[in-house]
Amino acid sequence: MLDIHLIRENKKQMETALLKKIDTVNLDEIIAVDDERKRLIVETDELKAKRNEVSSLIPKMKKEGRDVTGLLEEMKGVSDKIKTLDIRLSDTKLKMKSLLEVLPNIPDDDVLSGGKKNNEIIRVSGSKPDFPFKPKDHIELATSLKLIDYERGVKMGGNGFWLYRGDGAVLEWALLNYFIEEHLKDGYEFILPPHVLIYECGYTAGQFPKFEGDVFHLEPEEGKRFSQFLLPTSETALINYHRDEIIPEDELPKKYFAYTPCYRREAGSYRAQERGMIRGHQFNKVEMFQFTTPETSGDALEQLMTKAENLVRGLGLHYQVSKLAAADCSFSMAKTYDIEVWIPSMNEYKEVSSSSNARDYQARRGNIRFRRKSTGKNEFIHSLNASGLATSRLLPAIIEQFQKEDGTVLVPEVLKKWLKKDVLGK
RNA sequence: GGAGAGGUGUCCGAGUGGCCGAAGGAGGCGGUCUUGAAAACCGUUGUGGGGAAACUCACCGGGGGUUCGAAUCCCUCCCUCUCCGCCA
Repeated sequence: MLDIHLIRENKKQMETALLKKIDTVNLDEIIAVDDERKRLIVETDELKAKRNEVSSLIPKMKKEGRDVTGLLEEMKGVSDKIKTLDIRLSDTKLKMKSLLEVLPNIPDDDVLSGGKKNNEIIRVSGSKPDFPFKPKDHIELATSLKLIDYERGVKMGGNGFWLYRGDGAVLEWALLNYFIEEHLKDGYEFILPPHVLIYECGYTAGQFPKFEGDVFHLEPEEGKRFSQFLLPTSETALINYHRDEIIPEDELPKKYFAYTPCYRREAGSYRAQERGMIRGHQFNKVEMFQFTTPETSGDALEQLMTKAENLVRGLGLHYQVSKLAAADCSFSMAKTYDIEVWIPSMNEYKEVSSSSNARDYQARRGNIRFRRKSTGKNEFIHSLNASGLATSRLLPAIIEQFQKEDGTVLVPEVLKKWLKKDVLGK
């Protein structure tokens, strides 16, 4: 959620910033509704002040034995007027909220405008493997090595699901263990959150109301008004850990990480070239998260990105890091770095990690604040999230990049302690 | 699923329809004392809206109602806890 005061005071700059991300902006409408809100406040406040004054007078007059019936009659009229105006005021506030909540976060100054094609590659690590044979794609490898069962996955979950089996399951779990171990080493607190969340969680994260269609909703329980949904990423859970809380300043930064599967409808986004495990309705991810003070969130983002990068490098994969252009950053985020691994069969780099700074955008939506020691005042915290990492895309990268001519795959050094073997397929 | 209890400020906790934005305590901040710290003592300290300001309005889980006037009474919804039942 953007700050209405900022919008009023820096309309031009805000519009320019938003246009880096979205095609059309109309802040005048919001400001006009806000004007109406202020006008109504003044009007009702005057009436309420009168009501309060007279109401405190009445018991005194009664004590003096004076007649108050005329006054009571008059006040009844005032009360009715207040009631009518209050309804209009709350309607106006609702309208404000509905206009504000669909505005995305404003990009940081150093974020370029436009979409994907304006993403800036800031670093490349390693190089594309040069196969002296015709490399296989991960679907063929994963199937022949009995790591993944696509057909049975679909038989159980329908289109867009797969299942891990044998060494495939062990490899997937080894990746998760590797990440968990690293995050624990860095002092992050491990969270295993609920996978089923309430509406408010999606709202705070910035997914709702705009992207409600992207998640799996559960049928509302009998008699319940609100349905729950399956989390599309553990970020949605973690941002809500401190929702409606006030954190003492000296407890910041709060550093968490979580493992959950991520459930996504991804309606209509299937493409022939994204077969296999590049895009599915369920994938595993370890997610890092930080709550920080406003002045430290910039550094925290670099920290998170570096952590994610170290994990990919630790696996020995060829990857690149990009700073995303404004329109490619997600709705709630001011700045995002992506780490993309090389998928030989697709001749493309695919995202395995996204590190983002939401600044105070999510904090406003979820009313998450900290108490600043020097002033004693409550301020919105900054929130950051970073995948560390998404495994469903790492596994294809690993088996494709590390495949041998005989169809076997070398196990990355850091995973050997869990896999207990050097080569898959032997 | 059945029965009961409860949701108040940064936290804990009191609150007869007007004297309640709200006792008391803890915590924070400032000070006295101390070589320093602790303890003790004194003072101070809610959030948000409107306004240049004076000031004013709202907020005691959410929404409605009764009333000239609601933290307090009524309705309704949500949530939490305890006990019983069922269950991995």
